[in-house]
Amino acid sequence: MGAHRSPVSETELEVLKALWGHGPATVRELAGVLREQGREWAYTTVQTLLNRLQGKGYLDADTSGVAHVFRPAVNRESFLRQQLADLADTVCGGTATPLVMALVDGNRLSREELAQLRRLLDEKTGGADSKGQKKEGTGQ
Amino acid sequence: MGAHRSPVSETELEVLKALWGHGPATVRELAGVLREQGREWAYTTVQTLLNRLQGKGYLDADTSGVAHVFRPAVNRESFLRQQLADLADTVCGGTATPLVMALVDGNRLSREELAQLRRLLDEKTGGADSKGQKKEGTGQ
DNA sequence: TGGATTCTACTACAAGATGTAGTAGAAGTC
DNA sequence: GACTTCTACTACATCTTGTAGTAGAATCCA
Repeated sequence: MGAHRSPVSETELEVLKALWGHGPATVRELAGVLREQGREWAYTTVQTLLNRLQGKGYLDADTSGVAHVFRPAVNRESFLRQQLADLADTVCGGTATPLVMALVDGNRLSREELAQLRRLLDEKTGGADSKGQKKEGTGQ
Repeated sequence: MGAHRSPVSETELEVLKALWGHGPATVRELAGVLREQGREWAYTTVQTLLNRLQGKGYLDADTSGVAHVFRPAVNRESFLRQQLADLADTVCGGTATPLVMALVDGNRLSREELAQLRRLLDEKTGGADSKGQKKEGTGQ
């Protein structure tokens, strides 16, 4: 578990986010998207960033055509989970509880979000506390 | 508001954790603690790490005596909150909900932890939904 | 078919972060 | 006054990051 990918730098994350938002894209397409967001990077800069991300395992590339098409190998949720697992590992020895507690207890959630969380919790625990249907998820 | 401190490197984090675990300590003391944990660092290495941590704002130092006594300026919880806020900012545009959802939905919590979370939630929302005496936390 | 365009693969390179100390000189100890 | 301890500085190789440039293969258009 925790086949940790290398960390993503800030610029790399921007590219990754652009890909999440736009879907699979070539270097040129993505450069365009980024340009619209105010990132006036040279074509080759975007290319480098994409290659690095791929090297780190965050992207897959379809190289069958001339222009390679890059696609996220992790979606935002897995990415988040990975980062959280990282945090849990490095700071809390692997336990996730402190993280949730910190989030909930830190007043980061609105009343509505708390309600939503409660609903999710209800689902998870199957109503109130019954049903041991907890599949031991070892998500990648 | 995220008065963001510089990032902590891996070795720095080890030192910080040692301090959390041991409490205020001088360079020599901490070097001892770390040595017991298998970190055979030179005295001055520990010193450098402590100074860097202090420079980054994670430590306070009592310099009144000859040997400075270092103490965490942030406890594990604040540190965690800061890291989580960071994650929320960089990945989710500042919202924390996705993080909680990822944690809860990612099956990272045991049944017991879920129960604990529910209790915390009950506290937060004051039973079920009443009692508006919860300071509408907009806290960072 | 040959020039223009586009792409990828490599290479570059300065600045800053990291890991890991060494040394000089002040202070305190016996 | 010789040792021991500490802090302040300095050092320095490696890696990471940001930001491209170039050469040469492929493709397209007239």
